Amino acid sequence: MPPQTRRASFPKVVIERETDSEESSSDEEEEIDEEGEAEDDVVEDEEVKATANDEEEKKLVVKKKTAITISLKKVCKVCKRTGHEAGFKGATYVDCPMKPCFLCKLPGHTTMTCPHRVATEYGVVPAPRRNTHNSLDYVFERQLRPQIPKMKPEFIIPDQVNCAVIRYHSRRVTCLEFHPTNNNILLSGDKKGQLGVWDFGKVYEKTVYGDIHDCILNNMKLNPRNDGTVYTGSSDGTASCTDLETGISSSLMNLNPNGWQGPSTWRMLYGLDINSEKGVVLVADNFGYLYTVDMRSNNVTGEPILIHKKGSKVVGLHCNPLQPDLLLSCGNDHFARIWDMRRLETGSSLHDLPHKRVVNSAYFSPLSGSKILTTSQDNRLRVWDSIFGSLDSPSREIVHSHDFNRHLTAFRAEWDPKDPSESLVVIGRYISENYNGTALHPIDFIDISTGQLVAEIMDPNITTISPVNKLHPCDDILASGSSRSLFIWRPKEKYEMEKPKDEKKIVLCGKAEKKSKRKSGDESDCDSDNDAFNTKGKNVKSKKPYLESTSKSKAKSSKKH
DNA sequence: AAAGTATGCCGCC
DNA sequence: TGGCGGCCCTACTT
Repeated sequence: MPPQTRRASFPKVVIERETDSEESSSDEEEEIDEEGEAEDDVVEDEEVKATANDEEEKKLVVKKKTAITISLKKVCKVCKRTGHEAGFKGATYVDCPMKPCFLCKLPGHTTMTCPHRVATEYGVVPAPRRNTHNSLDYVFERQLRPQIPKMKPEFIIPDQVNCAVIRYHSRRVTCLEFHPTNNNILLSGDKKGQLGVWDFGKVYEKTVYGDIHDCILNNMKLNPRNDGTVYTGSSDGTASCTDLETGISSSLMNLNPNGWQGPSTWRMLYGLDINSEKGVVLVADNFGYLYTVDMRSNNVTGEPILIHKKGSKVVGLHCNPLQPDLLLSCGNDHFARIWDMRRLETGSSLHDLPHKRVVNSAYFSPLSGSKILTTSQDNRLRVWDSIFGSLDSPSREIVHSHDFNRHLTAFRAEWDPKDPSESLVVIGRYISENYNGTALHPIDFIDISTGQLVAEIMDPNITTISPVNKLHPCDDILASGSSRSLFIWRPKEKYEMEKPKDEKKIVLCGKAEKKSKRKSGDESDCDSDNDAFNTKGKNVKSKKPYLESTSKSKAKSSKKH
């Protein structure tokens, strides 16, 4: 058998060329070269075939005959077909037409022409003026209705960035909480397990506690009995109670006392809420279990209870604000569940609310506790108008873009705790909009009684997605977490006078410094932050703080093509 | 400046 | 039913 060259033993290579190519001349030269080589391969292949006699060689030939096709035609990155291409055209994303609509998940159209994108209220039946009442509902109505104004007030939307900390955290923000009594304190958790305490009234007064948790801080809640402490739950499997002044924390529980034994046994804490009437902190893990911690002893009481599908993550817990016996949970088993705290047993849920995909969050309404709002990965917000009425199906499903692939904190629709009608909700949007030539991801305010988009807010400086949002309990303030940064939004008209005159309202950080059990935030601290930023050298100018002057250049530079 | 990667769920077999 | 490959608009860093 004659010695074979390396090339001859290589399968036939076919290079397809785009006939209507608009490539430059140099590109075409390259293509011609490659094609020439490909033709050589074909010739040598045939020579080998001619000399192939025995079985083995024939098999070899069959193998060699399997052509590898290298296509130089432009191909859609989603479906790999030619003739179209998914991706950004300027600042507008063009969907692959071969796939169902990325927004509503139905086939036949793309996001661009999706009726739900054109109008968020599309297909939503507004809340009836009167619900069909049962006797329980009447009791509720009689007790609460006098406190609820008849007229729906006009919504006040915080739509302008008032102050911010850029790159405050060293990893993406996972949760936000306003301090209930100290109006200017915002707490933030991140993927690294760090806890930020930011006084956005003084802007530079910010602390990061770095050694409370080892990884993702999934949820936190301030202690209503002692608002100087916060409870946190983490993927490191521990729950902690931390003093906000000192950063000193005490561990409530550790689900992995024997350390790392592999991913199948490592327990993580996700859902967390406080039931102050009962004096307990409730936490839930990634295996479907609920744990109860006594707030006085800081000890776990009773046995863990399986409340979602075994082995599935319980991502959210919420105690009813008015009825201490009612608990709402949601998880990766595609369910939200209502429980009676007095009868917490596996399978004893009062109601199971099904979803098509993972439920990112489930909340009772903040004032009456009688409505339920859920955010599911199937790109739908679901609303149940009354927990005393029928819960067989949601009162409304509102299509909204918050289904994401990976790498982002899960979107959660959050109630406006100040809205007496309990209908205003805020949630970040995943898909971008072409905003004056820049792809931006707005934060949406939605009236969940009608499905209407009340407002979409954005800032040309914020080109990243803002999945974490929280509305202030008493002021017209929105806090949003986007990647590693925090933003405070206020209503434009209300605060037009005090537009950020001084750049100090925007604090730039480098990588968030590790600070532990130490309160910082004095002048030296802010200096060090600026230093950290300045070490970035050339970036200083382009990322110079704020707002109008630098916004356009930065927005353009981040535009995708 | 292109390539790498952290990362979570879904669906397939 | 479990393990594994594979993802449609990320946000960085090297």
